[in-house]
Amino acid sequence: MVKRTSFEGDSCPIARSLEAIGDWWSLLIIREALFGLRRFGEFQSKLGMAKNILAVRLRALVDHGILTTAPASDGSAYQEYVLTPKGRGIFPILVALRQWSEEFDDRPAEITTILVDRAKGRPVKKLELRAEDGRLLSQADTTLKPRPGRRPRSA
Amino acid sequence: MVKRTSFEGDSCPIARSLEAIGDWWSLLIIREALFGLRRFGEFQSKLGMAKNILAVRLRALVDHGILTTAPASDGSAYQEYVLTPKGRGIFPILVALRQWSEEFDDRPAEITTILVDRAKGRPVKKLELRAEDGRLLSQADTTLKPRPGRRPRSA
DNA sequence: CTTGTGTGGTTGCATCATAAAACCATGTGC
DNA sequence: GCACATGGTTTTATGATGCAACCACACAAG
Repeated sequence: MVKRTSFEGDSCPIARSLEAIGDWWSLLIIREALFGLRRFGEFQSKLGMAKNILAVRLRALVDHGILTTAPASDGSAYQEYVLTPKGRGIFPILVALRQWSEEFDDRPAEITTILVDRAKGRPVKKLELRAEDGRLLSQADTTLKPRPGRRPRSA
Repeated sequence: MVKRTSFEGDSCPIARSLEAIGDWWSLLIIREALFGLRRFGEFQSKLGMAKNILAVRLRALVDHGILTTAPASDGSAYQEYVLTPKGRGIFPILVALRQWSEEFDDRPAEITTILVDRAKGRPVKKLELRAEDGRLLSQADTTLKPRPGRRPRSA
């Protein structure tokens, strides 16, 4: 097979998430959906992408349980695409991508928006990874461990 | 052009980061690099990917300033690929992807590792997004604002 | 009811990216 | 110098992407 190497059976959770949202358009579709876009035409005109690709992506996102098709909402007989909880759970990934760009992009001047706390209108802080006891962790403070609860039995 | 739509000039920071690391393999290469892999052959055997693709990806990551080629390290005359600060800054993105899989994957039993705090060996907490004053923020508590400091002048 | 228009797609190609395998250029051990 | 490992490049086949054209349906006007 010459296929695009599926990570579906991979044990690495990063590979598993890439399987669902690891392509060029999916994250941008989800980004727009978090902004409130719901209709096929809205996505198509906002993102400027080919309609066939959009159709394929939307179907894939629905299959992965990230979007759901809702029958209507404003009377018109067309359907809409709305995020599931699983889809809304992608928000931190988008924030992480955004903050990485903000911090390391070569031409930061081209970034035209900032993510702010709605109540105060002030920029948000960087994502924080903490230990159970609240200590702030960097990559060097972490390790991977095998998951407990794996049954060593053969049957 | 029918090319793979570059997001290089896009003003959205998410699109800009996808431009650099938005493909199937790059994030997995970086994941292994964070684990300490450095050599071409190490990446190739660990990830099981075609060597030509790996060569293209490594070059692209070097071009984007995510990896650097270091002349040597253990005496052998071959070169190594090491993460730059920009590359190490991708860590939160990987954590976000991992936590999303852990929370929403359909077959969580297939995930075999957990990310733990090295000092205590206990699982880390979920990534937290906070306001300047420390309030924990969810997606609904945030908004995008136009970036200040944009010069409205024509010259 | 027929015509027109907008929405929401599908179908055909042309082109690009990806994958596997073969090949090659160097370095390294003996 | 010879065999072998390392680190790639080239070749070729196939899947993915992109654009444009086409189609189906809803809805509204004439």
